[in-house]
Amino acid sequence: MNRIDTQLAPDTKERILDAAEVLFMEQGFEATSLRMITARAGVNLAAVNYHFGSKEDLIKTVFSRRLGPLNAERLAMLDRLEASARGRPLDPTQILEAFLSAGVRLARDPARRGGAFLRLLGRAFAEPSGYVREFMPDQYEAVVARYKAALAKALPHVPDRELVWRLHFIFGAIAYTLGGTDVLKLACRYPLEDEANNPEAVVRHLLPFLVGGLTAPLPDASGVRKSRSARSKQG
Amino acid sequence: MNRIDTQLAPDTKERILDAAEVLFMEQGFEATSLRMITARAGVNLAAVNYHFGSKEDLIKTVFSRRLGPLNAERLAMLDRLEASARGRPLDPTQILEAFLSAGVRLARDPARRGGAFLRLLGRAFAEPSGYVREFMPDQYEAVVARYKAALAKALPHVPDRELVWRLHFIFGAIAYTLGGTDVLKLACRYPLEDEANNPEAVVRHLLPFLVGGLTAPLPDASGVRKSRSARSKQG
DNA sequence: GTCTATACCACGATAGAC
DNA sequence: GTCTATCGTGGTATAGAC
Repeated sequence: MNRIDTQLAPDTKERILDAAEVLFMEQGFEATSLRMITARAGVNLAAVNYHFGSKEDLIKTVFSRRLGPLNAERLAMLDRLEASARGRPLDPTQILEAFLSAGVRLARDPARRGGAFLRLLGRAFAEPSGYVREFMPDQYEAVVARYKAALAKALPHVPDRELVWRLHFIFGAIAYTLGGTDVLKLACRYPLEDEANNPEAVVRHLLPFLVGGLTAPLPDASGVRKSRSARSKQG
Repeated sequence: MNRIDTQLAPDTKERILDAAEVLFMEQGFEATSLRMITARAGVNLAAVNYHFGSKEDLIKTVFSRRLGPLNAERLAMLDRLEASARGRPLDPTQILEAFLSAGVRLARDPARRGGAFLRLLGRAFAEPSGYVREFMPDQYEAVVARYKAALAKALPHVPDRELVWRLHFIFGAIAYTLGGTDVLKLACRYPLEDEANNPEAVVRHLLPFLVGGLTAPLPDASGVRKSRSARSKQG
């Protein structure tokens, strides 16, 4: 009856989503059982299957609930930039910063537990076979198309194929870094903790790197030319 | 008795490792059950626990069996380069090419099913909590230290902290790309299949990007300077 | 429509016989 | 070293209460 009631006690579906999100972030997908989720949400085990059909579909819903607004914000950021540019090409730094800044805002929003979600997102890209491959394209297609077009206009000398490659590399670096997988903390033991937990600091370091890669000299068109570095191999 | 016997029919331990590797590559860790592995290997279910202790330890062993030689080759490549340079700094392109080429050789070796293994490796980095975090540092520490030192010498103007950041980004891009996670095939639908399955082609595109990022202008030292792109935020 | 109780089969792990 | 039997827990399916 009372509207406030629905705010204080969200319905079963959303309580499951909230509980699942937190647990997925803390422990990963596989380590989180439906029994943990339903216990935390205070609902019956079978409620997951009733509302979402399966654990996989629950995972998908957890993602799309955050990815929708995040990517919408990314599109809005680009709209704003392009409107103020009035048809002139944008700067690559501007474009990438627009893309990253939406993630930064999410990461800094404690109410949305955004930092943990970005970490989840980073993981999801590396998921072997299954959930992710099915719905990630739908979530990202529009964003990638718009940003790719903006970058193509900003970098007219970069062929389309090469731009796709570099977008690929950029996605990898972003997913690993903003995603907080902390490859270096894994692979070696160099401490960047203080800065690495500060999203703005991450972007400050990441942005010049990405732009440097994006605007790098183009590779040779055919085969690897043994010009300088590969000389010694041939004897 | 006969030595040939042991070659034709490897012992239980190795048959499990071979079967596990293939199945992990095809389906991921969690989707692969011990019962599938032991069935394929033609051994009893309990043999896995007897020889490896647990599924996690089996996964670790599958990795270290390949990572050991791979990283040893990376170190040997760097040794060779530095020997022929006789104390002079190397070129960043040379250094990164040495690192990547070992992976390329592995990927091209059908007998070792290297391509699939690199895909496994890429996934492993994104694994949330568990197996990987424990043994990856040991596997990579020496390699990262040596390559980092070589790059520091090659790029004396890049501060140590910034170099660590850029190594971080480079690892991300490599893991995603050489690992074949195919972010772009996931995130949008741009076809690079023909080239993406050719390791040399991947490196040809990847190398200029990484060097471009590595040698990019340094970020501002303190805070994000609102120089150009972030101007509109502050009004 | 929404929720609950409960049963089902596959999983990883282990103990103990051989 | 290898096997069988068994345990606790996982995701899932369904019958039936509200």
